[in-house]
Amino acid sequence: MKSNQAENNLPEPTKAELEILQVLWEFGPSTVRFVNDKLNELREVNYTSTLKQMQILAEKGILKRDESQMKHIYIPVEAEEKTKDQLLNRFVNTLYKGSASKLMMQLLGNEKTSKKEIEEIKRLLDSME
Amino acid sequence: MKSNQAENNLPEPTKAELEILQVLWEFGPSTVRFVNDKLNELREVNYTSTLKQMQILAEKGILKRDESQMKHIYIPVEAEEKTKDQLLNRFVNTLYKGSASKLMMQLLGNEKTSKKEIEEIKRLLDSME
DNA sequence: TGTATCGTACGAAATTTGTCGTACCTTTAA
DNA sequence: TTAAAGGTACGACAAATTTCGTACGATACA
Repeated sequence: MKSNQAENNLPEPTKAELEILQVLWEFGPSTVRFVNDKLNELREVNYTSTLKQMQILAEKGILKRDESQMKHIYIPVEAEEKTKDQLLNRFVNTLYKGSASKLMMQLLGNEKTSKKEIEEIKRLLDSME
Repeated sequence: MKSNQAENNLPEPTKAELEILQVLWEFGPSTVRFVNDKLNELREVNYTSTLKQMQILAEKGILKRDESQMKHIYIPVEAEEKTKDQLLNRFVNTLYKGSASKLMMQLLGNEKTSKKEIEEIKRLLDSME
């Protein structure tokens, strides 16, 4: 049985794990209680479920934690940018054989991408050089 | 227990399902045997595993099949573009709160995105209006 | 016509992912 | 000094996904 981590060393965050990461990215290092409360604004989750997920994330090395207090504080090991980069790479590789411009075309042809967004992108590119 | 298909009506293709779709997109309508051979160029999979997956895909309505011959021919129901669009939307929504331009920035800042790709993208945008 | 080959059907095991119950420790405050 | 509140640890269960074994029908051809 082969691993499917062809080009990445980091284990891939699962969907539930991503949810947690997003809270930490948005609000910074947090306790399980805080994260769980945030998640429960969207859907019902048991406190211990969130706890378990965060412990798993810590085991995997995706989060680290400060145990100096009883209320452990969890912190993403990698910066938001870096993790998203990896996910994006994986996505481009999987669906577009690694071609960023192909993805772009898809994005631009996508009706859900607004004119405003497209303008924004153009401005971005012009200001790059 | 809630479904997680917030904004999509189509069931989300899983990882193994995507592999199969990619073969069909690349080579057109195919038999299980053909798809399985292709998959085995990458990793070891049992014929009946692939068969089962493709049957499940057919059940879900992602593939349809021509049963007029003994060797059933499987065909994606939706065009490649459309399916990828949905996946892309989901991806942008999940990671970039729906902002295509944020995704772009990430893509452009990504070292794996070559200068050539960036040029390609610019040309694309210029020719758009 | 029988046997080897190649196909589908399908239940069930294996794996991965997600959820939760329960035990138990620490802090707080009456 | 004890009861309540709130924390972590962790095994077990549940659900979703993936893989496979076995049964059995079609076809080919010696």
